[in-house]
Amino acid sequence: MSKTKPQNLIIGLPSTRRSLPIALIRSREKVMGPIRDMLKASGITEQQWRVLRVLSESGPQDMTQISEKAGLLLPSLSRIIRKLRGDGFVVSSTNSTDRRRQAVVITPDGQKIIDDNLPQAKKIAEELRHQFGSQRYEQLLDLLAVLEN
Amino acid sequence: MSKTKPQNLIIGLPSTRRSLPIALIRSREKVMGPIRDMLKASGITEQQWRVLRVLSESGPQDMTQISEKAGLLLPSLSRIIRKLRGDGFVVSSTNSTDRRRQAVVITPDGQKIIDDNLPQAKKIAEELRHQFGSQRYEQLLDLLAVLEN
DNA sequence: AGTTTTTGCTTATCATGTTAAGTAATTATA
DNA sequence: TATAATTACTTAACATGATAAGCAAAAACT
Repeated sequence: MSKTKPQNLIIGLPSTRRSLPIALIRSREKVMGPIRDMLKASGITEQQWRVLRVLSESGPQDMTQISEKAGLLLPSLSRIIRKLRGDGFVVSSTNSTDRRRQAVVITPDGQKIIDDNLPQAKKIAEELRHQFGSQRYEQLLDLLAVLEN
Repeated sequence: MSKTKPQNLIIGLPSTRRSLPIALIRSREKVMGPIRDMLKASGITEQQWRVLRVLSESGPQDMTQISEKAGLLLPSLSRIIRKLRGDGFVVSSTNSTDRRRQAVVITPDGQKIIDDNLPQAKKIAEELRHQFGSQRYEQLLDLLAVLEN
């Protein structure tokens, strides 16, 4: 009698309106929209932006490390790095002790993209955080962190 | 003095470890993994599964309605429906009063895929819910719902 | 009625997601 | 030390994501 919302447990699967996968997709769309708009001017995609940010933030990395931090699968990353290398935003050099590995480094041109967009990215992130509520924002991140394990 | 976790507010953008877009991607991956494994046997993708579920759940729909409920953009849906139609899992018929619209209907073959997989899908969903915690599960869905607006 | 605008889609193009297979370099094992 | 795993990727193939353009039908407007 203390039920405050429908549960959908007896009926079966949650309706698409209450589906976690779809909710995650929609949320991602909502969050990334403004960032994609911002990046359009620089001619890079959301994923390329994430890669550049990882490299700018954490310094030279090999492919596996980047893929983990940026949330990209290696085949996708492989293509993205090829593109970024072609555009002169990163350079790679094979590791001397393990020639399977390559250290990817951001170039000044790549860093310029970060520098040009970071202020606005900051503003967008803060805007979202404010609009959504700081408290809930942290709560959501915590819940998602739990889900990942 | 009551801070229990780092805030990242002064420094700037959240590190990739505390990034909402990446957290959403990772979570989706975690949630969809088992479902994708299940569907592999039927030879359909996660998105095709969502489309069939919408049609099975809510009956005949036109493209726009399906795209909203399944969280798919119209260009993607257009391809998916073409594929599902080719495989005999759905049929379309142009609306008589508005010939721009087409009503998409699930066929018995399509319904069979739903029937064959629904029990296991149910089990997977309940498993996740149990593992994650019913309370947190609902809380997460609520937060995501807020974020979507 | 004739024209413009809007709507409901489809097509095109490029980038990424996803799985499987391939490859060269390293490591472990017999 | 020769060989069998393992690792760190890359390539291939197909499906979807995302933006822009196209197109016919319907609605709005003059």
